[in-house]
Amino acid sequence: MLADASTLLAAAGLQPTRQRLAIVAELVREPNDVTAQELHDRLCARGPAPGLATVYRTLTRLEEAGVVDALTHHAGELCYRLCGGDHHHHFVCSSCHGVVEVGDCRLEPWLEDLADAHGFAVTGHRVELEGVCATCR
Amino acid sequence: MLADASTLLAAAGLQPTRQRLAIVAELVREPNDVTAQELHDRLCARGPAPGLATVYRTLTRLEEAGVVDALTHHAGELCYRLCGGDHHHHFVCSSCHGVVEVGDCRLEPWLEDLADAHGFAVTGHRVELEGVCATCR
DNA sequence: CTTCCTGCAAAGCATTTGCATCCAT
DNA sequence: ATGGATGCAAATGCTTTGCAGGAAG
Repeated sequence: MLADASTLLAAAGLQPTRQRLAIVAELVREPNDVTAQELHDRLCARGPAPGLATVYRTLTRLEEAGVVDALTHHAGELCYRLCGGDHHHHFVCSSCHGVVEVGDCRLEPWLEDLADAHGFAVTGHRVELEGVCATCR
Repeated sequence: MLADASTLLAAAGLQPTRQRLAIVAELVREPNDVTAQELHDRLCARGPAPGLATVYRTLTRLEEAGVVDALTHHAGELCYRLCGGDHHHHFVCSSCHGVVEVGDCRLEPWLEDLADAHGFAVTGHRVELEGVCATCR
């Protein structure tokens, strides 16, 4: 179940301005990750849009609040996506660049073994899978 | 056992110029990952150094050849480090920023299940573990 | 009113590239 | 000699910031 834009802004402690509502609404509607620039482009395509700087500022605030995730698939740019809170990883298709979420993460047992073997405390992990998706094969 | 600079350059199919030798020698001497700029700074501190552009060009070539790994812990910059050729992943300490290589990757069975379930062909994967290392705890 | 937000343009960084020169083979 | 390598500076691309005008509580 997806939260609506104003709820998400409230959760982040941000004023629900017209621009921010548009930005978050676009995020809600976007299944894949987007860069700030892509998000801005989509907003422009819909009509009068917030400025690019506002998009950046808003995404930064949302990330600080834990409402969105910032991912670094490609060096040199950040990808954002609403973060549902549930643990998952991403499969990126090298042909169409689509992103598929993959739940069912089976790393935990491995991580526990690692912690034991190397003596470090693992607090998080990120997995990126690369390949070709069903429609592109 | 660490290979020496000229061996590594030969492995990457690059001419062993004075500049490249200096760059790789610095990498050999560096246990943690470094950005191109940090590497350049260290070279400068040692005396006459290759230009920054050369450092970038060399690291890019070395990465293509699989001699170094490029990591994206921080957004907006790449970190490089010499890497053994065997399959492994990285654990990054959030306190000292040290990097530990972790072999013993147990993702394969999971990946096969995923391929079956979603119909995509997984050609590669990358795992980054975050946490606190043994000495920093 | 007072504080926070926005837009625009300029500034900042990390990285890449163009081009003339230089070195290794 | 000849193709690849280097240096420098300019260009690029993403992101951040300064500042003056505007909207929200």
